[in-house]
Amino acid sequence: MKILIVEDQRRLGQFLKKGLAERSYTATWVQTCREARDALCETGYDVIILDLGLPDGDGLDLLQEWRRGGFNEPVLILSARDSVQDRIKGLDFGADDYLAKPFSIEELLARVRSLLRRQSAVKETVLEHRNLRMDLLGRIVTLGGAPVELTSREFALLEVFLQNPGRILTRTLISEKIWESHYDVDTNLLDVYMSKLRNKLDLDAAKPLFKTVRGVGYQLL
Amino acid sequence: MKILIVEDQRRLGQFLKKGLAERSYTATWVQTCREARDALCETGYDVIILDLGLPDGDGLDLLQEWRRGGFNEPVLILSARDSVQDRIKGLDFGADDYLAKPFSIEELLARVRSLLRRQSAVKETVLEHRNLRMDLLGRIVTLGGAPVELTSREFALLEVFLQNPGRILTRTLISEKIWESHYDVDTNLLDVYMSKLRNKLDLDAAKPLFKTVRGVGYQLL
DNA sequence: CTCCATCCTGAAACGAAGCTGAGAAACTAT
DNA sequence: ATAGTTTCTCAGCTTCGTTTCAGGATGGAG
Repeated sequence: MKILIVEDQRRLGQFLKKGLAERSYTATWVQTCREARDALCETGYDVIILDLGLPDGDGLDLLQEWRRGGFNEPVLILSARDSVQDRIKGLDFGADDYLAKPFSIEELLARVRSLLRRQSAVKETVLEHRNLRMDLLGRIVTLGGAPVELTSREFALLEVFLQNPGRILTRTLISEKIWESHYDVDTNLLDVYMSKLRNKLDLDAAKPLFKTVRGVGYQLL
Repeated sequence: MKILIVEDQRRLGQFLKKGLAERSYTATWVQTCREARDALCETGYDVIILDLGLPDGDGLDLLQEWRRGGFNEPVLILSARDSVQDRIKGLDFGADDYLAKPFSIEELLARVRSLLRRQSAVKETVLEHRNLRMDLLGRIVTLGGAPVELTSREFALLEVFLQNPGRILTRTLISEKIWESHYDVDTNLLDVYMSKLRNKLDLDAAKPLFKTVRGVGYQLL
């Protein structure tokens, strides 16, 4: 998850970068319009956090320039200007959200998550669902806070589900992700690993995590 | 542009409806969770404006229910609860924006425009008809926002109808789509599955979904 | 109105799909 | 090598969707 922070205030910029880094986002921090333009030449940013009061130009102009150029990634405006008119203007210029200073880092993170959720096929490093938490970098899974030991196959399988919560995933789709292309149809490996996962994770029978969809596949509830 | 307003306060509800209507949005205003569920049976809403403090339940629960059912349209939360924690919770429950009361109608409109802009960019493989919604990718069917469980055959059958809404489909045409070519004429499988589908989907006898065309086939109304 | 073809629907039989424990094979680290 | 772990195979057992069937309901032709 790459995030670009455009913010001229030194303290705030560093604070944001640190806060985002702690949640394992990759944050780049720039201080001027000029630097922002350069940074956007590098592709792959998933969210832009944009301050309006910049030393060498107005953030809104920058935003408009991007939108006209077909740049589509979500932009969250961060501004001390908090009049209703300012907010309206920001959103109508193509911003996806508007947060007034001062703000809490927690709220900023929540809004970033909300924006990212909209983006399709985004990859996060920490996947969470219900009381399950999976840290892809640390390779750690916890269930209700308690660590659960998973083998690599089990881990891969669970990851597929956490990347697509609620979706009904077909058996072939899952198998292809885990066993590459050379998946043998005559085997019941997937059944076996589903059984293992359920034994380790699906402790509360009343609210099962995994649902079998007969003839199709499975669904993470 | 259809907008659903879920707001229990009479004054505010009317105010919103009027304000949106003036900008030529088609706004429907309901006052309870119950009504909201019913309203969502009608498909085609582009944005939901959701108040949290409702007389018969919490808006957040409603939101969660919808999201779990695969309901994907943007939801803007409107709430008097304005602590940072409330905002974070709302966004993490699947809201797309959070606006605290009191607010200006102009800002609300700006945020609605922002949500609509984002929405139109993403098209999914979703079939919709009346209060029915079928997500072919996620293999999820919802009726008025509530998920409906269908077996493979039932799903396939419903898909045939949703691909041809309003058309009268002959029995052989339907059967051939679902049971491939080797379909036995002497069987009444199609009748059986029509019955099953009706049991699961056709709950409102006043406005039936499926019409039997005697001697010919069926029609999705 | 009557009759007959057509359609509806509940129940039961059947069979495929899925679950799981046990153990063989493969891999890893000491 | 050896012990320990993980991956994979297999067989039996269970579960649930599909299909068949039969009796009842319905509607249109005459």
